[in-house]
Amino acid sequence: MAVKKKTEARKKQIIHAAATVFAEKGFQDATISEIAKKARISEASIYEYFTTKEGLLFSIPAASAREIFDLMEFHLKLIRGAANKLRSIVFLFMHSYQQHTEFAAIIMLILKHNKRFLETEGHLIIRQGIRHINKVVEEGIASGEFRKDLNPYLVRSIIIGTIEHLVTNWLMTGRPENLEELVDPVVDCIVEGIQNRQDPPAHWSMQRMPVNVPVNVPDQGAPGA
Amino acid sequence: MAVKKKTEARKKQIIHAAATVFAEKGFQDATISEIAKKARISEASIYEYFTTKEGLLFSIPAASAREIFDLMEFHLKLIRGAANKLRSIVFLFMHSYQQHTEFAAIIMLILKHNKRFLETEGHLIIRQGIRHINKVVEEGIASGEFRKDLNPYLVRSIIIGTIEHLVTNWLMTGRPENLEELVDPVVDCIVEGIQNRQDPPAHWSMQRMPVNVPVNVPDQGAPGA
Amino acid sequence: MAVKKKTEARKKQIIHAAATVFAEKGFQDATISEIAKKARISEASIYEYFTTKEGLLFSIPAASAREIFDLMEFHLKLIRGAANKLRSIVFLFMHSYQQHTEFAAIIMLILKHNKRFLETEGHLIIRQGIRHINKVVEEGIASGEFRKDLNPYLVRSIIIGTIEHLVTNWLMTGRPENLEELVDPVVDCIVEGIQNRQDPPAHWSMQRMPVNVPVNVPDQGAPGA
Amino acid sequence: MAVKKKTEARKKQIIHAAATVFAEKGFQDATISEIAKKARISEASIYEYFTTKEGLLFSIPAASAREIFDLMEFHLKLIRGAANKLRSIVFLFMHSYQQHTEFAAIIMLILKHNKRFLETEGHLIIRQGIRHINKVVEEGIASGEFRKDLNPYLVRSIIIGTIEHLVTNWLMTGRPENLEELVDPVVDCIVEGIQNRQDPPAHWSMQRMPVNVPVNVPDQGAPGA
DNA sequence: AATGAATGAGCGTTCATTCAT
DNA sequence: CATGAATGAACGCTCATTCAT
Repeated sequence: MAVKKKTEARKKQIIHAAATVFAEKGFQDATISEIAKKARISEASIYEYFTTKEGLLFSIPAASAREIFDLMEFHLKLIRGAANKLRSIVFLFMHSYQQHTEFAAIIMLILKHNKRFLETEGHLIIRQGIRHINKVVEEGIASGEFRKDLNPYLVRSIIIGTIEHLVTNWLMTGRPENLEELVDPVVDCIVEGIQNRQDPPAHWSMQRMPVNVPVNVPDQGAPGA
Repeated sequence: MAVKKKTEARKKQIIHAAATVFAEKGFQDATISEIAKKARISEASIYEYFTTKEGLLFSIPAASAREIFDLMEFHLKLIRGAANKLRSIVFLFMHSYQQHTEFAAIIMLILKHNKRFLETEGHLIIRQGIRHINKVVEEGIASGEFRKDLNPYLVRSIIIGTIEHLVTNWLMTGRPENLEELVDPVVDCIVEGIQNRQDPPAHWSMQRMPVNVPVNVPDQGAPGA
Repeated sequence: MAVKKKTEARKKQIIHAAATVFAEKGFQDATISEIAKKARISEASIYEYFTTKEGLLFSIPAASAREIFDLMEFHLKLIRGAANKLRSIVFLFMHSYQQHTEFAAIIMLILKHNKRFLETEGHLIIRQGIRHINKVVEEGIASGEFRKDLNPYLVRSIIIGTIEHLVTNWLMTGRPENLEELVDPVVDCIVEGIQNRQDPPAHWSMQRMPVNVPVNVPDQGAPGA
Repeated sequence: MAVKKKTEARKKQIIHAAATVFAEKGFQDATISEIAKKARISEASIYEYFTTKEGLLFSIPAASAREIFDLMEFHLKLIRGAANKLRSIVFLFMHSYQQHTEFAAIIMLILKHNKRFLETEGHLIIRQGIRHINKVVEEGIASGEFRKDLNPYLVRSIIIGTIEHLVTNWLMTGRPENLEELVDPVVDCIVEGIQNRQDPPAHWSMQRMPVNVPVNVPDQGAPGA
């Protein structure tokens, strides 16, 4: 037990250092040497605990993700109403990413685009966490709170896509300073839509997009030339 | 002139080869050697036209982006109604990304996370293109088609975030096969919202999220234990 | 005593594992880690019994070599005639190498080319064993069975060289399957020579090689051009 | 042409340096760094001409081997009589190995035990060169100069084995100083055999070795205990 | 304009060996 | 006696980039 604890402590120590370095430099520009230095350990020792540099990277999100989603699960039990639950979920995402900046940077700027990460335990945890959104949407549809004709997968995509976009922008530009202030307007917008229900002008009736019909382009080269 | 044309042709030839290789391998795993081979040119010659590997990467999206946004601008003139314009924009994004897979992969999987790209001409073009969405939203608000209290920046974030998420997923997993079939449900959802207006149960009235109030966590370890 | 026995047992256990691994992988590609695993012991424990990886390697052949040469000595006492003894020696070498493949591989493919091995106890034992050949040759010369003008050292070199060559080939290519079937033809050849005594054509009288006379080469590049 | 010449010159320069270092240190202890330094070239440049360290090693013997065997072929045309030709072959081997010490060391101490070398052009050349011995033996058998019942493969093994043994010993111990002085006694011995034809004592008639009959060992553990 | 040739700079990974416990 | 844990010390190999021609 004591031995296992020590090993776990060492792993955490390395993961912490690695998270800092990866978040700051990205995967390629981070070096094992720098991670080792930051963890006050030898480079060789890192390889006692992780098989490769990429393996180390993949080990980083698991702990944070589990923590965040456990928290999410806990809160969802206390809340009534699908819309309220959605708001809570969006809040917790934004809140957590803001709190765990390194975690956010590693997920948004490094791991999200790595196909090998898809087959990782860390990704599994995240997938399971995201499934909460589907459940809540389905719950809202069942209860009549949400429209019957919704596709939960698409709603989830809108929510996750929006969150990821805002968090990525925040990581890249530093704006807005406080992510949490986006929660309410974003959730309002998604829940209520952007359409003005008071006064829908009839002649602007919605048109559907034709699928598989080629887009007519006036003259490809002209406008930019 | 003739000289300049030849230079431009050479550049296009290199950019085309680079786009293919970068899209397939990513930035780090792509090599100048492979790009040179694909462009049937020497490695050294690439440096006659581009200063660095990253400079070459940054040069790739400009042309495609300009083409896409020119097309978008052209179409928007023909359409009446902000919602219809939004639908058209989403359609054109999805359609274009699907048509220009390499462009999509380079934007979504490589450039989106590169801070230095932010100060690039390619990024400027993209930014300008995305501004169409803002304009349309503002137009919709002004005309009364959209709610008065909308934040155009957030609406844009929802739309762009959703598109990027769906396109990225498509690039990473190959699903869904046809991105265009997502356009209508996504736009419907964003325009009309997910809330069921027929029968809103009163006791589930929407709650707002408190900002800057720490989330109370009962016991960090408890839920998962 | 009991302690010493246990120590000896441990040593044998390690040597056995090491022999297997060294024979299979060669010296460089064998790792202490793999030897330790095969010996069901920790890596550190190996260093309780052997000072270095090379020291462990050098400890391997002693036991087998002693066994083989004891057997050889025993058999030689029972045989009369130098030629018969030589045949017996060659047989025992081939037989033993075939039986102890690992020993053969370690001697032929690893140790034979290691200068430091020359000053080792294992090499001493082998040298002593090989001396049997010298003795038998000298005995044959003294008894008149062999030609008076033989250089025992050279005869020994021919015999050992031939054996080593055949065994090495066998280890490298797997052919011939059975080394022992080479014994008779090889010994016959060495004892009786390759010359046909029935009908030696006079005009092909043997010429001796000039020593220290440069070889005249017509034109280095010519023959192959 | 001029370009190809330069490339070939560079290759030779690297091969020369590599030969020196490999011969002195062995394969594993030789470093690309040291070879590069000795060739007055950068480490990276070595990889412009050779794909791997082992590839470089394998490239070393080809040139020397071709040179030696071309010379051998040339000389063999001038000599009459199989025995004389054999003597010439043995002489040329010993002479060449003595002249090209590095070549000898690389062949005898490094390459001879590398299975991957078997599939190399260098090994092909050596195999072809060694085939001369077979031809000469077959020629001798056909002409009646050698015994009809000889197995050319075994005779070749005796000759090559003896040469390799003597050269290896010479490389390892430095003795004898002059390899060429071994040529005559060795060839005499192999051609004429070691048996004394004047006075063969009848009661020491040659015995054949039983094949596949287990060797009776008095008591395995006793002698060495 | 085009490129063959050359290289500087760097990094992940391995493993024999040590030593405190 | 046994070993878990830690690491020092290397090294092969890659590749973007430069420059003389």
